[in-house]
Amino acid sequence: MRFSRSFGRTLREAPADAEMISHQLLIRGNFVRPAGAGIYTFMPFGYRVIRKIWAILAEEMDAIGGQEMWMPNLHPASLWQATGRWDTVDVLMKVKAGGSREYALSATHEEIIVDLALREIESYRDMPRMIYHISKKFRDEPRARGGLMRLREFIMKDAYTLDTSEEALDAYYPSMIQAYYNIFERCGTPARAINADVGAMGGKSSHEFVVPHEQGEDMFIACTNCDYAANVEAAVFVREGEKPDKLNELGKILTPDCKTIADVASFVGVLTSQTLKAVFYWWTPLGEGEENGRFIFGLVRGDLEVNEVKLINALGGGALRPATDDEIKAGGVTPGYASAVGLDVAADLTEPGVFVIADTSIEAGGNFVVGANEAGYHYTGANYPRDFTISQMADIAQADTGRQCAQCGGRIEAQRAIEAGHCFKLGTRYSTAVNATYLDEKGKPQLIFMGSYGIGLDRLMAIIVEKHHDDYGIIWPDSVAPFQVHLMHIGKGDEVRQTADSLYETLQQAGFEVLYDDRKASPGVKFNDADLIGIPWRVTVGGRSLAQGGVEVKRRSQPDRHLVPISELVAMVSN
RNA sequence: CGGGGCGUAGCUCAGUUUGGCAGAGCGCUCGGUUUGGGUCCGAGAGGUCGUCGGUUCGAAUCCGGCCGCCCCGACCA
Repeated sequence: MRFSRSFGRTLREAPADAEMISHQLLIRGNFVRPAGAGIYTFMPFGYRVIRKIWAILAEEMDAIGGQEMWMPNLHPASLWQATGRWDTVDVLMKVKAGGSREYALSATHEEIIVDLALREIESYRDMPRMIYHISKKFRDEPRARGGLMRLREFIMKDAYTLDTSEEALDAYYPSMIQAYYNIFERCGTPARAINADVGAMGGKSSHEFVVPHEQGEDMFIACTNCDYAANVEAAVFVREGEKPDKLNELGKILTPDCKTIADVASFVGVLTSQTLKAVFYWWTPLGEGEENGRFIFGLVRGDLEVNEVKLINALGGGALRPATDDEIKAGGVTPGYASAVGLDVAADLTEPGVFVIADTSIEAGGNFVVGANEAGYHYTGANYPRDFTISQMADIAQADTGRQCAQCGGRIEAQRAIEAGHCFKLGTRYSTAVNATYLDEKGKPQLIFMGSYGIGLDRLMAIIVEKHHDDYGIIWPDSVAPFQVHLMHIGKGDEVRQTADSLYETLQQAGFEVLYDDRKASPGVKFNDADLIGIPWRVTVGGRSLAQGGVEVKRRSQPDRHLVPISELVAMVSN
């Protein structure tokens, strides 16, 4: 590629609204251009990187038996209605055509896959199968952000497995996990697999691949001692603390202006872990309107926080929002001075009364200070179950730095990260919906077991830049670089020009992808562009080096420059 | 969807407080100069000031609606 003919230009300054380094550098380097919020064009340089990542993904998927295919992005509404996701996936973009016809834009491809499985899979002999494709996804993200980090239209590699049983799915799963490790390793962004919440995908379990990053959207927990790691929404931990040997009597004390746990603890003179915290939500079951929801009373030890995703999972799904003051009071609860003591507690979700869901931490300690459900008063010496009842006990507290690891007893630590990939064991969630079955050895119909495995290519490209850059620009890993060699000539003279022209041919004939900066520009402009674009090898032809018998070769990732005889150039950059 | 910020030349931004000829730097074009780290000099092209409406003799500037973009939160397969 001759630079003088490349489409688009590099920018000296990044657009002011580009905040993340990857966003700034990818725009400045002419890799991408925005078309709208969360919508980007991949310019020629950027598309080359995408194709490199594409090749790595395809190789690793093929290596574990994957078959690449290509699925549509326009999905008939009936397919999404069949799985029940037409109305429940709120980021689904829908389009109308021809009057009454409706389509979903491909937010993901489970619907297409399970429909294909229904048609193509008839016998246990037709499985296992692993198929994948790399194509566009469209999601109506309420908030696109971070350049290529969160997009409304993006490129995803998604693979799907079809198996005869859960055992077969389990048996194959580790090879997919290993392929993912290989992929991220090869892209220069080693990622870590962590246990994750299954979210709207449904299914049994999932692993997220995360790359630690301070601006990441994900929070995960990792043990400082062992290999335990999980998304905060799935992380378990030990509630340290014991029930006291001697239970104090329940006593009521005056606690004016003590509406927060910190206020109460300092007023009474106890640690926050000797209090109980109440939080209130309005919960709407899956597929119901808000009017069919109910008031939920969440209870955790005072030094902990409720994790809303854990809480929703404990309730069996649905949606949660903070309760209004009126809803709280309607439950017989006094905001700021709330506790389960004296409440009319519901036995289960079908019964009237206040549904109190408590974290297991309320049993890791005792003689708690709790609200008296009366403004200005708290109880001391409150103990479960002596002084109050609950509706349900569950793990609803958020894991955080300093807590104890459930696996080894060490200390855990919270870290921010970017989600780079996700593997789901879907099980029969989708095959059940459309009755996708096969005949087993005995001729009996059985449901197909599915898995789905995704990696966002654009996001991965951005993560690579986040991890591989310096003050001057991008430093592409060799594996995904748009070109291997950035050739340029600087200075005057026919010899310089002719030497560079012939090296351009030589290098290409030797099999290298070469970006040849043949522009009539000052050396500073060319060097700065080379640093910005970040191609691994830079080859400079100039009068100075030619006089010394060679050309200058520099690795983008290293500071030193080498004078290399032209005859040795190909060998040099082959390493 | 809640909170905050922004919208003026391709890019970065000034001008808006206090209404009065549309500006700078970079980039682009032309001429010259320079030639190993964003050279220097000169001459140019380029803008319905996001959009619609209102106030006014007069609006980029004041008021209102809408649209778009960014950040935080909610959400997130």
